[in-house]
Amino acid sequence: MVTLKQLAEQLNVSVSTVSKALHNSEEISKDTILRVQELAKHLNYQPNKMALSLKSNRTNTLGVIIPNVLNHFFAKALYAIEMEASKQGYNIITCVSNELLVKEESSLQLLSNGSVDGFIMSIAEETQIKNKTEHISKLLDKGIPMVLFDRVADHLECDKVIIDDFGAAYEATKHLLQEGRQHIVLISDIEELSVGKLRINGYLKALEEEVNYKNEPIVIHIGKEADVEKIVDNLFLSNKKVDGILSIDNISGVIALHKALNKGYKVPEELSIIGFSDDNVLVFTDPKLSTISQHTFDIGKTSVQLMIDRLERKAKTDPVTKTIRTKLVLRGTTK
Amino acid sequence: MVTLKQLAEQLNVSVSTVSKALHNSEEISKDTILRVQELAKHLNYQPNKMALSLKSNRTNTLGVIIPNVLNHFFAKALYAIEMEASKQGYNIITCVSNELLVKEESSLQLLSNGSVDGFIMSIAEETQIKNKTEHISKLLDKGIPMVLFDRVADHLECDKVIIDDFGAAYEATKHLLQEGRQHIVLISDIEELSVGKLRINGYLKALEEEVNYKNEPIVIHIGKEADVEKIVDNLFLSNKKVDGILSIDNISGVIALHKALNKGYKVPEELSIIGFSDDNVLVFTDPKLSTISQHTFDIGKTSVQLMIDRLERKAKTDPVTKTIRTKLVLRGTTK
DNA sequence: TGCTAATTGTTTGAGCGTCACCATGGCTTT
DNA sequence: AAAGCCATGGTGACGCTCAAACAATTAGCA
Repeated sequence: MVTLKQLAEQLNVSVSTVSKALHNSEEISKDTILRVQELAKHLNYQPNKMALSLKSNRTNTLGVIIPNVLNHFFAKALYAIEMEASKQGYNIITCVSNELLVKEESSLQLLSNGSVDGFIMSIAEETQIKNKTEHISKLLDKGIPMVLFDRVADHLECDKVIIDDFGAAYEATKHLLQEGRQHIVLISDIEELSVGKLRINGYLKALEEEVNYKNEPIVIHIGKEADVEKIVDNLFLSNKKVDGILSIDNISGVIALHKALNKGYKVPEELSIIGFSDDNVLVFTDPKLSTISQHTFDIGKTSVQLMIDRLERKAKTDPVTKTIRTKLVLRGTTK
Repeated sequence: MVTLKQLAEQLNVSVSTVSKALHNSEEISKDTILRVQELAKHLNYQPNKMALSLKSNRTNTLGVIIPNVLNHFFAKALYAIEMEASKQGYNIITCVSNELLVKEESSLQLLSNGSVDGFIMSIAEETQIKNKTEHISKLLDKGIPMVLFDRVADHLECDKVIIDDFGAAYEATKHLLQEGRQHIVLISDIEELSVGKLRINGYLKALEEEVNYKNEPIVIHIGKEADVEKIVDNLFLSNKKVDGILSIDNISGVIALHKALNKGYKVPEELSIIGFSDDNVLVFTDPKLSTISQHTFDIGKTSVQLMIDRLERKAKTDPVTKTIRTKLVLRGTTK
């Protein structure tokens, strides 16, 4: 790596002259500026990032901690975050908590030594279940900026980007009710998560409000280790009348659709299905799955924006919570 | 952030004493060591990463550049890379080239200012098509370590992690031939990539070798903008006799399976399908897709290992190319 | 013409946080 | 008193920036 010192030696001027020349300082003669810049370009000089960061106490790097890259939602969020950050001149250091509290703690710990200017994260499942957030509040106390997205913790005082999980599930359930469905089942493998709980409540609320709905709500929990396909199979066996399915996670809607078709259900005539899946699963289903679109891209982008706003504003401001609009996209699996 | 200086002031000793005490230096009395370490722990002292990096000229950070996180193969590779790197005490800075040459160039450029110790990357599609690799060889010339995985460029002198694309496609085609298939079609949306070309050659070679195979090879190219489903539909319309499909990309195998079932083909009795898909698509198909498993996790892990080997070995050694074994996993779509 | 004052262009030096290296000063040992 | 050992302190360097100091020229004025 070429340094200012080396440039200075070659040009027989001092280091600070070179530094100023590269910044087009008024103090330096045009002639010198030219000579310096020429040599710098010729040797492909790049200011050393570490020295800059040490001096300025800014890294222009964001720590991004997501629970699981293999989950398409988080992959897409990561993509959006990277895009937006890079557009704004920031790099991202990515950590995957793997849904584990310890990994989340260690990632935060390791990066909070000046490696990053702030964190964008979505909370790990274990963290949410155990409801341990001291590792996060400790950083907030230290004044390290943080944006939580999707999976948040209400009591933490920091910026947040969420969707209206309750409202989205409520709206989807309402739609199924409007279709005249009388046996609407909710399937979930995320009931332990903040977002899962909200979505379930939205579903329950919608059913509750519908005076003509005669049956009890049915919520099917899919454990982590469980055989999803078997559970879905059982659903159709034990509950032949099911005529509406709301899947609140990424993939169970697709599985339910496949199984239903396999069992001979006519979709959407006899059975409607709505998923929270992202568009990416669409190529895998026929008819196309109706979904609640989460605008994942916006979630990522907004998270970065909130973070950079906070970093580049000098004055401290109160935490902001942004709610990204969802959209019920009706395709082939609803009437 | 707490600094050595602050500790020193509080303890009324010099900065260097604190530094030594924290490193358990022999020179420092046990008593002092104890006092220093206690306060350090109490104040949660962490050595400033930037200062350390500036001094040591090492960042313990790897730059990872992948073409597309939404592609499950790369998401999984990223996951593996992050896991292994983190286990070895390295962080990763992630950039997504979005298959674009300019983005790839700028990411490399931006991070080669001392931000990372080396790069792990897979080459963007545009880069492979245009066959421009000066931006990469420039870094290699500077001595910046680089590991290429999956999509590589033969003439670049650096470590590489690949699979035997030719052999894998060859083996899969051989299997279809052994089943007695006579109309084996290859579907691909990656014919422009190094790996795509190799896989196509493997397929061609296998057919060529089979004296009893009467028909011409058929390679179906799916353009980027094209409607995959329509193309697959057309395949079945224009070529009703097709009895074997080898999909060499991530998803076309799944689509072909769905379409075939839809058209009434009996799978695997009348038609066998083998994909390069990852396990993740399995939940989306019934019968389960037979696949060539790429051991993506190993690919990522090996890449990190090669990188760290190189970084932590003082002596320069010749570039290494590791070939990760693939495995033909026969499931429900083959006899 | 001779002096100070202003202008210009450049260098010096400090400091960001850390650590390797060398120096110092007090104390014991012979 | 010389030699040796301890525990600690000081310095400089990594690469960069920036305020302040400095030198050299030019302008201003009696």
